[in-house]
Amino acid sequence: MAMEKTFDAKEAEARIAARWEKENAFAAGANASRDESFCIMIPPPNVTGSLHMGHAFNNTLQDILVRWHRMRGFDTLWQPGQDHAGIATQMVVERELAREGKQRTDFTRDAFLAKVWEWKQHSGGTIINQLKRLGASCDWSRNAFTMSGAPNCPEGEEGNFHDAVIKVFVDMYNKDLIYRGKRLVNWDPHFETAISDLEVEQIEVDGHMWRLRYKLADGETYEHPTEWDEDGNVTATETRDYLVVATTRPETMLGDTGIAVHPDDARYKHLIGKDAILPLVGRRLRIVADDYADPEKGTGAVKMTPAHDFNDWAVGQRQGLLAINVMNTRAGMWLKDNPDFAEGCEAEGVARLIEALDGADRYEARDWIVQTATEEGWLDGIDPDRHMVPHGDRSKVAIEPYLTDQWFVDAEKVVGPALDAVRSGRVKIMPESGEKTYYHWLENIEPWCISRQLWWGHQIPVWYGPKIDKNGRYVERESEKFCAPTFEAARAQALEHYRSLRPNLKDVQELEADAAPILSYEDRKSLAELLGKPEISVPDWKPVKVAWKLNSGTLFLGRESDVLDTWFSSGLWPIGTLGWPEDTEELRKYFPTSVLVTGQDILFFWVARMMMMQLAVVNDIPFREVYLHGLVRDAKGKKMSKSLGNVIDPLEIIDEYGADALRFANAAMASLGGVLKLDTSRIAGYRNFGTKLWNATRFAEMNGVWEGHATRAAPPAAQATVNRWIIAETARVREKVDAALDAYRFNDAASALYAFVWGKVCDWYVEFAKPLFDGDQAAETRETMAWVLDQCMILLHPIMPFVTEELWGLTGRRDKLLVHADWPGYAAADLADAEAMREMRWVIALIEGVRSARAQMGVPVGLRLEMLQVDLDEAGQGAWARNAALIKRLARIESLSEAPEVPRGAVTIPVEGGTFALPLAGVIDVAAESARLEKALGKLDKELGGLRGRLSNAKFIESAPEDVVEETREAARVKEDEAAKLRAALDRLAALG
RNA sequence: GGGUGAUUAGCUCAGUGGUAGAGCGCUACGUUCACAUCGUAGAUGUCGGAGGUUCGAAUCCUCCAUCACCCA
Repeated sequence: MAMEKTFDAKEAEARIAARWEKENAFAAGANASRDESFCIMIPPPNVTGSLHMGHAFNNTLQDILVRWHRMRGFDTLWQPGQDHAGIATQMVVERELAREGKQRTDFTRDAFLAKVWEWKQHSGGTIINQLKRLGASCDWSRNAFTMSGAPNCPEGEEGNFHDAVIKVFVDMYNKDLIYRGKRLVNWDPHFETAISDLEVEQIEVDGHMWRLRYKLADGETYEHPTEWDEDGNVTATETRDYLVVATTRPETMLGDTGIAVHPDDARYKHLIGKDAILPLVGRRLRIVADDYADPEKGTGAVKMTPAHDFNDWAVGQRQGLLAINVMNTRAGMWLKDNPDFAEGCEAEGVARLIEALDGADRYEARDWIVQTATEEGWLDGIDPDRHMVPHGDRSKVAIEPYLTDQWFVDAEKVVGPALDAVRSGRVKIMPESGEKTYYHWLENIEPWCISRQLWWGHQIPVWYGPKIDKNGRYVERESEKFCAPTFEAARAQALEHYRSLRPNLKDVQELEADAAPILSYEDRKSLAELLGKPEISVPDWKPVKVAWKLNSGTLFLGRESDVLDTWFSSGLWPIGTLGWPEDTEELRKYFPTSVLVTGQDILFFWVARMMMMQLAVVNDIPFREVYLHGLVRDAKGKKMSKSLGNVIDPLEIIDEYGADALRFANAAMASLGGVLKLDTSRIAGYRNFGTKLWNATRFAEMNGVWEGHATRAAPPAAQATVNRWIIAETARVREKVDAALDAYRFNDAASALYAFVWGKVCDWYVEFAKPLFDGDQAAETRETMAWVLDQCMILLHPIMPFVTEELWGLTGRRDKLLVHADWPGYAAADLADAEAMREMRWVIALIEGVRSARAQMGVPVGLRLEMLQVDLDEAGQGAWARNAALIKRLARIESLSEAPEVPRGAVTIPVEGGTFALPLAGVIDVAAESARLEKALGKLDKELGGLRGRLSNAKFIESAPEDVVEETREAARVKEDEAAKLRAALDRLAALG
């Protein structure tokens, strides 16, 4: 059966992928022949996601490593899966509901979650199928999901990940590594949840800097500079009874609690500790000294709003300023029933603001405040200002730094082992610069906010009950927390706790999920009865929202409604996917995993957190090595983005060029720390490379190379120099590829293979073999070619799995699929053949010399020339004798005869150890030939100049290593020799003219 | 503002102390029996700038310039 002229990737890829799947080729442990294991955890893609170039790149590298290890007989597992992407998934489902005119809150939590699961089962597999198209050899039967096994999950989603997440939360809570507290978080007012730094994008917007005048309290004043001399000395001042502060967000002023100035700022030194008055409400703002205030910036006085700005929060913590939250969860103003806001303010001002702004959107409030400030004369001025504003990457609205109760991992407590693991070298991060970044971040770590106000996610396993103090008194605004993996366990804790206080508690039950109980006066009375304490009368009692309920002596505990950050669950990815907390065989075999391949952008969000969590939970590192890579960009180095319209869709690339071409391009880009610029012309080039291998194999087939061939590990015992040479070259490239992959230098592996397959096998070996197929050495040449092409397929398979698997199936007798073929172990030293190498180098140089001379002399390509052997040493004569057939064919030489000297009108071809000549009388152009020789000589002389310079330098001889000196001498000798021949040839030409 | 990295052929990039490479592009020629997704031959670089270390620097050090990314 004759092969087609090119590989039809479109047709073949699906067929080959189906074959791999049918044979379970990617199953954990498939093709294992040794004890060592190799395991990669896929960085779980978002379940709502689709394959983009970053995924394609990242997964190509993983697949190369995985296929390489599997072929080498490692017990290999590439664990696939997806994360549940809390906010993104909820958004997708809410969007679908919106099309039917419904919203999330029209459903109960459970009913909504059922809808999410329905969506996940129906549409959540997109990216998995796309990864399969890329050729990713994951063990798909083990596909994991960070929400698997969650309560009420549908059939087919029963995994254990939920158990693992809950167990870790409970363990960490019990070890005091997790707490609930009030801190500033990134708040998305659209989704009304905290979000992570990673979900925040900074967008530069045109805005304003509004300057506001805050009056100094108690008649204080200061001298404000108004004129300066040439040296910058103040020459005139004016007396001011107010400070000017600047802000890009005037609406937050209602939460101001202080003003910061630099401790060394002479203008304000005497004001430190004094107060200013907040306009509108008259709140006193303490003037504090803090380095944060930059005397050079603006007036050097900065208003402090600790509840609405991260920097101000930090200053507030240092200086003991109050944090007053003045916004609701939708970023509207929250003024009514806000005791913190009203505290210390004039009642009149508060009433006016409630009337004007309570519930108003932040931007309306901004306009009102600016307008009012203008009218009342405390607006000092407006400057245009372009600045960065954080935006939610999903919601696209401006993020609020927002003060709420959230759950935090006390990162400082778990950071130590994660730092040590890298410092001690137990975990290696590549490129090394990643380690610096890792240290820097971990050494300055902040508490990690792990709670999200969403429904889709792992609901925090904490139940709230009333807080009773030591004296048996009910504590307002606080709760008792019971953390346990199940309600039953939490109930037992609660029963024990409350019964120790009051034995007459009837029972503890769980409050229904969607209840929002209000603690009424009656409830309070029954609580008092339960506690056996006399009720204290509270005349202005207002109902309070609580998380629990009392009903006829039964206490109903409400469960925390927040869910855990998706990164909290994916932080457990390594152990969670291997079956932890059960002690599974997989866990013992594959953990710690071998290497994590991921983008450097999630070094903090994921890599560092996996380190911290695995070490905190199972006291072991999650992986031994981390390979970090950058963002895939377009050909110009621009970030790919929909708005720029420069997004390259990997699936379109696969359709057009085939998965192998995309994969090879990815490998070729993957230099350690390199920038990843993807250019389609390069992908096309690698598609051509696949075609090249295809056609070499096709050529072999046309010449009967595959007849009777079966896979063999060892090369044939060849006699012909050509065959011995290519075998030695093959061994060399095998070593290069292994060394490159071992060092994660994918680009080196790719370019070594490219240079070998195209530059050695196709350009030379196939050409050399042509004349041999008819001669005495035909049999060994066929055997050698079959072996060499097999090696090409094997060595290329990790990078280009489809075309190589197809070729493998089309040729010879195969016991196994190529995906399970044995990776060669021969070393360059075993198959080294210095003699063959030297001889073929000579042959190639001669052929190139003749070709070059012919081309430059304008000899017609088809014309076969006579060649003269003017002088030739013994090695050269042997080389000619052994390779005459192929030299004549490739250099288009009709015959060779000896001549005592280069005749008139002949072109000189110098080679190592001799000189050849092409008599071109009548054809030769003397001027052209001497130009050609001059040029060659010029180049040689330049090189010789450097070599001679070094050799005549005594210090070089003295200080340089011996082999370098020897190499230089040898190079000089060879070049001197060649230069001499060129000069002789030039002299003859001169004599001619 | 702080941190990290980059600057090498027209373009995209390799190159960790021995005198510069690849792919693409470009030019000329070519229907040679694997391949025009090809072949053969060819042109193209004071390796961002300035100093320093060294027998020797694209490579190590210092400063400067420009750019990118990360964190504020």
